[in-house]
Amino acid sequence: MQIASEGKTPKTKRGIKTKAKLLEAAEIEFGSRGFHECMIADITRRAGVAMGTFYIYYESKEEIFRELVSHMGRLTRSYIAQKISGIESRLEAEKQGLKAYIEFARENKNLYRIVMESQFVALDAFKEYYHVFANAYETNLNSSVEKGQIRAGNNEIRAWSLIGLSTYLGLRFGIWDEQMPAQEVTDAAFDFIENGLKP
Amino acid sequence: MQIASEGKTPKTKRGIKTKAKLLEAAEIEFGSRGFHECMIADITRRAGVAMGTFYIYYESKEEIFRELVSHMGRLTRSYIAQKISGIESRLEAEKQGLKAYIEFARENKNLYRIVMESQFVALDAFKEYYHVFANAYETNLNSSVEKGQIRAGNNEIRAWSLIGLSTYLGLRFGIWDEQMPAQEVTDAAFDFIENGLKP
DNA sequence: TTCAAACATGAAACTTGATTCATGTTTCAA
DNA sequence: TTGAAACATGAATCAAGTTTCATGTTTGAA
Repeated sequence: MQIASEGKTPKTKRGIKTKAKLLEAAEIEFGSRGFHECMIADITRRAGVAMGTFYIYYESKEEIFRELVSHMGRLTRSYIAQKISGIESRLEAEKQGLKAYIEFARENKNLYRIVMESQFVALDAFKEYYHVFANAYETNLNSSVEKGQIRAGNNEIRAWSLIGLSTYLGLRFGIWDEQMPAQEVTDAAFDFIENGLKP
Repeated sequence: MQIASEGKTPKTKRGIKTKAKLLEAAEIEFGSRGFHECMIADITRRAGVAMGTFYIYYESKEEIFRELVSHMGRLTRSYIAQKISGIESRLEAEKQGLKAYIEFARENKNLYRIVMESQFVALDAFKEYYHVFANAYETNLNSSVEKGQIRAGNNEIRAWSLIGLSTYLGLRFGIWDEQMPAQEVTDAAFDFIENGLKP
């Protein structure tokens, strides 16, 4: 049985609403100022509840942070899945997936930062996040090889390479500087991913 | 004029030695337990000096952390430069550089973690670190294109792609799990970097 | 309608650590 | 050799910030 979410599950409508307000407030506060710079009081203030209320739903500051990381994983996967659904060619799916990832980073800077910071706040959540991605990638690459859509190769290495590449392009061209259109970044990156550097 | 290092510069032999002991202790403490989990008392205890001594050489906990980030940049660059010096072919240099990077990550887990964490402790130091790398990469790629050693393309995107790829392979196969030999990681990654995914 | 379980409050208790400072000790150029 | 600048000490200070708790209020199933 999979646990749907961390923290105590509310029993009433009011409780559900309050927990949701806390999660949303935490996303904004952690996302904009970081885990250590933000205090519980900031979260409860933004959520419009008292400090004690926080501890009805979460055991600690770290617990709500972890929930946000899983949340980010689910959101990212469903956003990308929706963008590439129905695409037959794996290379084309990869390309649209990368574009979606960069767009997603731009539109969700808060959550993006939370995932990155989880490496230092909740390492297991961070590893979980990336391993889920890597496994999915690897599976897709394997089946594409079988279909003859891409060359055979070490797909685990390829998966982690693509993850690193996407993450840093997202950081550099999605978060730090949005001058270059997502399409241009994607096209250039894809030329590299498809053909490599060789003349 | 370039400032050689942060913090107050010691005037005597004893001072120089003490500052060095502090920096080394900080590398171990920050590197193994993280910026926020480690306290000044841990650093001074390991260095074998009193707490007050720390503030003779550094204005704050953050300042010594920043010095460690620059330090890591210099070390990494010189390690890689030494490993690829004399290699004529850019593709081969790139390959040896990647291998050196993964080896370096394995041998310097502390410093590797410090650089990663700087994204959340000293963002400007983090950006500086990666921009220096990216610029060097881009310059190398440009000159290789001119020599006809690699295809023309957007070398800024390629540079950041290669950085992301190296970083995540270093994390996954250098830090988290060392089962796979660096040579094997490098070979597989290089097949991808040279030829891409296309059949 | 009722009332036990849920939910909400926020001031105060507690921890945790960075930084300071008043007081010595050591170095080294002159 | 000497004394002013450097260096070293560590207990005390001080500022955060998380978590608790004693005391109400609200909800919703029976």
